Amino acid sequence: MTHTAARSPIHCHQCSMQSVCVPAGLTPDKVEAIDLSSRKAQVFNSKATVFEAGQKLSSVYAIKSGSVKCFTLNESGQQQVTAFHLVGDIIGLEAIATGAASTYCETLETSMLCEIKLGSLFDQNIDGVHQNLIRLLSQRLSHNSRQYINIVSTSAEQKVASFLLLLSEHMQQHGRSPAEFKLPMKRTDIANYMGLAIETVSRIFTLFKKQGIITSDQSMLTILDRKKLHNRSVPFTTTE
Amino acid sequence: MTHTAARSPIHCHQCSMQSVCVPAGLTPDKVEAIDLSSRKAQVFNSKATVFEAGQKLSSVYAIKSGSVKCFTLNESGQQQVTAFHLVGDIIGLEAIATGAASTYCETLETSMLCEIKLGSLFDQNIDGVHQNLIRLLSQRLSHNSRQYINIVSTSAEQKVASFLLLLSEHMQQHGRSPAEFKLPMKRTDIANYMGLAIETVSRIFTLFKKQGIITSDQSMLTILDRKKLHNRSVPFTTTE
DNA sequence: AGCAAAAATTGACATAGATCAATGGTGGAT
DNA sequence: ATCCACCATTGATCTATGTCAATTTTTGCT
Repeated sequence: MTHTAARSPIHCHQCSMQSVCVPAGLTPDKVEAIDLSSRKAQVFNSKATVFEAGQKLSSVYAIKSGSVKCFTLNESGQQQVTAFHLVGDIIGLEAIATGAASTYCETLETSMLCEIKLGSLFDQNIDGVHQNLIRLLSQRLSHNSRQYINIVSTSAEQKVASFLLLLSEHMQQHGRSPAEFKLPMKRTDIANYMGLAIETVSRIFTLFKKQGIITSDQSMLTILDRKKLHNRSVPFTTTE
Repeated sequence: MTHTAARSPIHCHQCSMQSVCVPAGLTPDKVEAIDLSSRKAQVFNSKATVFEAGQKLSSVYAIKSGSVKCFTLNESGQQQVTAFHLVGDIIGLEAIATGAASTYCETLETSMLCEIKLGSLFDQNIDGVHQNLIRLLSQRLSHNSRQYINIVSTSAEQKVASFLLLLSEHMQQHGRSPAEFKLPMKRTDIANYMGLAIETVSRIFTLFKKQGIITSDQSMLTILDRKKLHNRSVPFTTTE
């Protein structure tokens, strides 16, 4: 039996990202106890499709590394980005209700995702998986609501500032540096996600650089002046 | 013992809105079996506060009649509307994770809400309550994502058209007329929710009236030409 | 490393929608 | 029924951001 990076089942207790699953109640040994095939780590190349809108889906995916974007397509094939998900996020939650994905989901870079099949987890409430899943979903609702506030009724500058701060917080919450991280998504995607023109996003990045708030080397972003960035963000979403 | 309209416990099997709770897995007799005090119907006057941001909350509320708006406040006391909820919706779902409400929630008109205490329902998975709650939450995520698309990256006209269509669909799904219903929220709230100026919203209503797409008598809205309205809405969110 | 394609930046201009201001309606309280 | 405060409408400007176009930078491939 040969193991490729993309295929070999990685045991949960060996997984460096246990913290991804544990909040979901997907405690490694319990998952293992139910069904050895219920979770599978997989490497996806950049721009790989994780799932498509309308596709039957009875799994969720934990992002162990990398990032994805979710989007819908209209008749003329234009994308509308609905979400970005980074390390530590669990994707596919919107599909639980219907059993079918409501968006396309594509990796933004080489990423490792762990597929978690819901079947047996859904039927029996092993070790509080249900409660944890409920909490996870509820958390996501809060998070989305906050994102919503970032988007609506604010200037382009506030949108971009809030977006960067939210990414930064996410990084911190997942043990990464909040001041320096990779922006895996293109300007186009950011612009699309926030309902702005790409040129506007670009100009705001330039502005923030001129003001000494951020710098960027390729896709690495450095937040130089968190306070200033915060001053330029949306007032409702303040955590700090 | 005296019973006031606002206080008298209404038994679930007498409730005309069973359909509100049943999708949440909150099957009347099962709820009853666990804890007689776990659900309580209450009448709220217009503009009454259901809960406040930050408030400890371990219940959800089913809207049996009426409507509410959820909003956050910034330092200077300005509102940002994050959601409207109508008959048949369940509110307070975002609070499950943290046990505290993340928004203010206020009735838009006289409304009857049924408080459902989660305590015992959360601990034991009676008759699939957990699974149903998970489905409900997942559904809400999908719905929000669709709302998001309505707001982002579209013209004011598309936003308003989509907003009206979504309300209309909701009414249909809850056995009301999709062509004629009450708009319980003020123009200001609609504008705030969608990130538009109130004047813009007003102008678009006027435009739609001139084009024979809608009429309105006070707060009653009539959709005269659904097809036209749909043509003016956001292409991504098409259900019809 | 070098080249081609994709992405980002920058500038000039156009416009949708915000803002300001005045007027007209509606509904709740007395 | 009347009044007053709130809400909606309409018109006249102004401005933030979109659009178009040209250039530079980055990225990925051979």
